[in-house]
Amino acid sequence: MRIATWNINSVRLRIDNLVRWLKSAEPDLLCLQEIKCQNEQFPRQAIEDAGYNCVVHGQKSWNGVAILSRHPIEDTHTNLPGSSVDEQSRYVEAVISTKDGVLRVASIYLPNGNPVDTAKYPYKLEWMDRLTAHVRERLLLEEPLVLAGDYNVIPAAEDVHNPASWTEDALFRRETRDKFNTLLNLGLTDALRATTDAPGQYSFWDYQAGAWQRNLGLRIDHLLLSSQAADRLTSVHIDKEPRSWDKPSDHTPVVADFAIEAR
DNA sequence: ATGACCTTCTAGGAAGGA
Repeated sequence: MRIATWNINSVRLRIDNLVRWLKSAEPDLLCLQEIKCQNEQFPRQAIEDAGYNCVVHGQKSWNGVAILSRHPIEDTHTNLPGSSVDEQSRYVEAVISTKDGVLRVASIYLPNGNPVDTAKYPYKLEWMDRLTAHVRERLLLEEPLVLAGDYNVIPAAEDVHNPASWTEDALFRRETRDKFNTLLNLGLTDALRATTDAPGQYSFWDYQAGAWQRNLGLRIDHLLLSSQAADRLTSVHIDKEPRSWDKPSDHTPVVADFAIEAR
């Protein structure tokens, strides 16, 4: 079972890149973020023609998440529980059947939070609290659970080219990393860090200032695993190739393989 | 180098991103 996450930065603009990558990488499941369209605008036909079912949770103009699956999607769930309904589409969950029971996958687009002196930062922190509360409940199910997405969190200094200049940024602030660690401490495994401690494993490079050419990147796209998923993890890699294509997203896919067979 | 991008919505820039 191959599960990937990719912030596509407009699925309509990049549908050709997306189909090209699906055909070459052959993921069983792909979690997309920043689809930047409403459900009815989603390029469903091109994706179904490539052999994928989809669950889409979009909105006008911004944000939006989706999950593509080669296998039947049994159940879906959108939004996080919380005090108020979230107007921003940032969370969708899907369940598929495997030979050993269900597999649950979420596509997550965690708020950026910048600038930190605006309401955007407390919104990010509150959203992280709601995610943690929801995941705490999901873990009681004792299922293989893969929480894949753009977390907008740089977990550690080795995940950014120049950490000193990021200490006050919403992606790397102490408070942000503390909340990310609280989530991890529920018992989740950061898939990439389960396989390597190498620095510079970036998943995002800004469009500006030749960041890609100079390899000035960030690691902010993560797959966090329940113990039942982590036990079956066989390999993880960041596929940098789509970042080199024409008209790329500023993010590139992170891919994890599991010893789990679809039914 | 006080430089440098990209997308949506909509018709010119504003807003959002990271």
